[in-house]
Amino acid sequence: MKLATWNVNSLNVRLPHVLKWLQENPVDVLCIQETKLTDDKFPLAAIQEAGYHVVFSGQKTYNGVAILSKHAIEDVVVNNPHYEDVQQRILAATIAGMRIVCAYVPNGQAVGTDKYEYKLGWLKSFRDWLEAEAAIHPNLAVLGDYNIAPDDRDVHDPAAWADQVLCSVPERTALQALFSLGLCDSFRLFEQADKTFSWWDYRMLGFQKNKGLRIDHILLSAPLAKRCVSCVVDRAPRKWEQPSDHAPVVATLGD
DNA sequence: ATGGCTTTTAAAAAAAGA
Repeated sequence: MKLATWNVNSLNVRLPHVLKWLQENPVDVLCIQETKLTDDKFPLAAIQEAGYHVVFSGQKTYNGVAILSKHAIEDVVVNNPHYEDVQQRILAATIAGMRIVCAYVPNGQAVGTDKYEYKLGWLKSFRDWLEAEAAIHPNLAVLGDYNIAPDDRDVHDPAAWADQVLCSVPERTALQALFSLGLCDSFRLFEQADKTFSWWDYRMLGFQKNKGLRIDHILLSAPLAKRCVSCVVDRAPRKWEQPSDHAPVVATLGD
């Protein structure tokens, strides 16, 4: 069982990449963020032709999430029921005996801005909702773009990023609060190469110089973590022409 | 020190991302 997450930065532009990647990596579940498509524009037929069920929740220009699955998708929930949000950032569904949450955590723009406060408030409510989800669903996987680098190992230049958005203490504390629900960062269950990142700035040859951050994560509840045998970042699509600035992250679970 | 790119909206320039 393979679970993946990928911020595609416009599914309109990246659909060919998604289809190509799925052909090469036929994962069971792929959570997508930043579709930037209203639901009437969602490329449903192309994804179904690729052999995937799909649910999606989008909006114009910004945000938008989708869950693609080789298995039936049931009990779909759009957004955090305890947080009113016009921004489409969360989908939850039951797939193959697992509760799958696809999340696009707000970026936060810069420490001290309104968007940063929105991010922290959003994360607080997200935590409270996930606590309830975890109580109901022992097999819980929360995949997405968290827009938080868990610690300095996940940052190409920790000094430059210190206390900046994506790395600030309140954000990291909010992420730890998710871990404290019993959800573990599956990437850190395994030996990993130093300077493994999931996002690189388009500017300044960020990818070529590996100036990146690890901000896309797959969090697993204990029963799923026990089954997890690997978690890797697939850098390959970041090298394709006109790539997303994020790379997919893939967790593999045994039986 | 700054911005350096990409996408969207919408018709030139600006916001947003991270």
